[in-house]
This record gives sequence, C-alpha cells and structure tokens, in this order.
Amino acid sequence: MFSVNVEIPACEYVRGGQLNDVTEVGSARAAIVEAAAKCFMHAGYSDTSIDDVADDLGATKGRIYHYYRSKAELFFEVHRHGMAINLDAIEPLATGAGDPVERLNAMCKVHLRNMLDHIVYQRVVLQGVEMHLSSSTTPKQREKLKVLMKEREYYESLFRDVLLEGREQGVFAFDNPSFGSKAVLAILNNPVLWYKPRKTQSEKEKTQIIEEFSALAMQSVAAKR
Amino acid sequence: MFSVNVEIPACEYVRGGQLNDVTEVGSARAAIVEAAAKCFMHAGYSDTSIDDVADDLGATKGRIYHYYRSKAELFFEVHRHGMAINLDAIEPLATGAGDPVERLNAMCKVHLRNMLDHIVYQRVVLQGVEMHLSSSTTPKQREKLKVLMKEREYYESLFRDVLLEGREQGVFAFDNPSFGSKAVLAILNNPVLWYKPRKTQSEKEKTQIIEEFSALAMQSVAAKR
DNA sequence: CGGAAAACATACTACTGAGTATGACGTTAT
DNA sequence: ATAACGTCATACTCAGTAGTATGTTTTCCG
Repeated sequence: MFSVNVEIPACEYVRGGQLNDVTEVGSARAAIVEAAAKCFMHAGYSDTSIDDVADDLGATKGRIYHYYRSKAELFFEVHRHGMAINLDAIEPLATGAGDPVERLNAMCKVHLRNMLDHIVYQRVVLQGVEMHLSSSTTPKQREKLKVLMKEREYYESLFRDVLLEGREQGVFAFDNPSFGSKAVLAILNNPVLWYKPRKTQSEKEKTQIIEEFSALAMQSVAAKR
Repeated sequence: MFSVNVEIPACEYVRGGQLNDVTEVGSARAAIVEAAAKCFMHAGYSDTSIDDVADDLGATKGRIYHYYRSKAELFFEVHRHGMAINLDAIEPLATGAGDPVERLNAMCKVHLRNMLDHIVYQRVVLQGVEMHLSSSTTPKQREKLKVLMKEREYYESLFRDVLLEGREQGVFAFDNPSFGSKAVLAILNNPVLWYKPRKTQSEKEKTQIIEEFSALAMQSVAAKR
C-alpha cells in the first residue's frame, strides 16, 4: 500500500494499511486533526488560520505547532485520515468476490455512507483536489501533495477495475473506462457539496440519499438491455 | 431574469437578459475580468491577490480599484459572466420544443462545450459553490453571493424541468427530481476539475469528452427498457 | 525525591495583502 | 487655453497570520 513517511516532531507515527493511530480517541493529535477538519470544512484551507483551529480546541498555537510543523502538514494529515476512511472501507469490497454489479453497488453505498458520516473529512479531501500549493509552499510540500493525489488516483482505480470487469461481462457499458469511473465518483461525491446533517430525521435522510444516488451512479454505467 | 444592481464607480453598467456589456472586447473592465478569471482559476480566490491580477494585466492595483471597489465584487463579476455564458446558451434549449430526450441531450452537449471552451470562468463558478464568505466580509456581500446562488439554482431548475417532463413520458427514470438534476450536472461539471487544454489535438479531445460525458449523464437518468 | 523530557502557553518577529489617499497624465468640452 | 473629468500609478496604512523563541507546567522515570 502507500507508505508515507513524514518527520514527526513528537510521538511515533506509523502508517500501515489500516486506520491511522493518530485518530485514536484521547490522542492529542486526534483532537487537533478533528478541530482542523472542522475549520477547513467551514472556511476552507486558506481562510483558516492556525489560531482558528487552536480556538476550536480551546488551546493556543503552541499546542498545534508542537505536533505539526506547518499548516500544510496539518492539512495533509486531515486529508490522509479522510482517504484512509475510504480506502479501508472500499478496498476489501473492490477486491472481493461476487459479480461486478453487486460489488459496485456495495462500493457505491459504502462510499456514500462515508461521505455522509464523515463529511468534515470528505470535504477536506475534495478540497485537496482543488488544492493550489503552487505559491508560497516548499517543493517538499508539493511532493507530499502529489502522494495524496496518487492515493486518490488509486482509489479511483478500484472503481475502474470493477467497471472494466463488468463491461467484459456485458453488464456495464461505457467507452473510456477512466471517464466511466469519473462519472460514477462525480455522482457519489455530489452530496458532500450540499448535505447538511439535520438534528431530526437525519438517518432517514441519509439512507434516502444513499439509495438514490447509488442508483443514479449505477445507472450511469449500466448496459442497456 | 435576474437583475442585479451594484453601485459601479465608473461607467454605466446594466445587466439585461443577455451577455454583459462588460465583456465586450476592448473594454477596460473586460480585460480586468479576464485576468481575474485566469488568476482565480489557477490559485483560487483566497490565494489570489489583487496585485496578482494587476501583474497579469501589466498594470497596478489602482487600475483595478478604479473599476471594482473590492476583491469580492471582482469575483462576483467573474462569476456572473460565467453564469451568463451558460444561461444564454441553455435557456433557449430548455424552453424550446422537441421531445425531452433530444432537449436534454442538446443541453448536455452545449453545457459541456461551455465547460471546455470557457474553463477559466467555469472553474470560478464552481468555486462559488464552495465559496465561504463567512468571515471578513460584509453582510452586503453575503447578500450578493446569495443572488449568485439563486442564479445557479435557476440553472439547475432548467435541467430539472426537462427531466420531469421526460419522466412523465416514461423516457426518464429517477426518484427525487432534485437528485436527478444534481447527478446529471455532477457528471457534466466533472471535466472542469481535470481538463487541461492541449496545444495539439485539442478539438478532437473536446468532442470526445463532450460525446462520452453527455452519454454518461443521459444514461444516469435513462429509463430502462 | 529529583531531574529530564514532554506538553503546552506567551510573547514575540516578519511579512503579506486588502484597501486608501493622493498625485500625475491625457482627453474633452467650453 | 483651461477647467473638469476620466484613467490610471505610486505610496502609503493597517490588520491579520505563519512561524519562532522562550518560558512554564506537568508527567514520567530512575
């Protein structure tokens, strides 16, 4: 899998195939990442100051810079966590058994579930796509962003592979496989742009969105019969 | 249609139903808007300084602030121009004659064509959706952003209406109409996120993208037969 | 218990970037 | 010609912010 190594000032930090230990509840790093995700979601990366994150934590800058050496690194951490949630859930489904239609259907629903349940992280992940670290960032940080984009690309390839398998069996139809997976993910990611969790009826809303958007996504690559 | 009134320091400024006179070639305002769109696309709103736009123009701040009283207003102008391009092209198709399948097909292709031909403006329009003017902006500016979002909503309704008409005739199938139009537009907007115009084979690439993504979009709401 | 290291908070620095005040230059109307 | 106005450039102000340097408290271990 992807093994990303970052020099971490404090604590040990290892990224295996599964969820990051950084995310364990009670960890100081986890609290920081959580607060950062919240702020990044509400105001975007550029318009979020480290002080904003510190405020959300009820702390000060010092706390954050003790664990993360820059704002960009903190963003990367949030992004990585968001992608880890998705990869850990989708990877087994993609490589598992079963016919392609069933597999893709499961992937769509789980992906949507993740979008709605972890929306703060998912919006940060989407921001990563539009991330412009062109200016005012070190070349080293740009390298890390490339690694994150590779991870994203791999995630998309999981969908692409299932699509290709289904096309060979005649259950899916599309021309360019890359376009097919992009279209499916475009639909699946869409709710992240507008979904706001309600206090009441929240779960009912979620299941409706999951059902309907997964149906739309499946339909977009379905073979006509 | 939407009549937006902004106090403009110099020159007269009227927004009718059609393309803004601001965009006429030779106009000083048009050059500013063009440069701003380019910068906003490459670096995003927050990471684009007025000086950046001025540099692109080969001018200085003074020029820009002579025509636009704030950075936000300049963004609004770019956004408005982008939406005007889309509305002027799609509105006649949506309300025109013909069966829903043909109409939606035409709308999809024209929309995609606009995405690829005016990508600088379209990316700014997409940024508008994720715009967070929550902090450090006047309530008056937030009002204007709402107007822009209304315009976006109206654009989406053009697709929704055609979809509804098609569902009544049994040629389209979906559950929630709003979700249907969102899915279609999600696919149609997707190329904006990754398309980079090539020097060679540019037109061939475009037509391929247009054909395949419109097919995917149509398919996502197609009735199974 | 005591000393070291981790885990912060406080108080800075240095810089960017939005917006303004003002002046210079050209054009047009009278 | 000159007054007025439109069109900019120059030179500022000032608030916000990333990052650092250093002090202070708590925890942990021998």
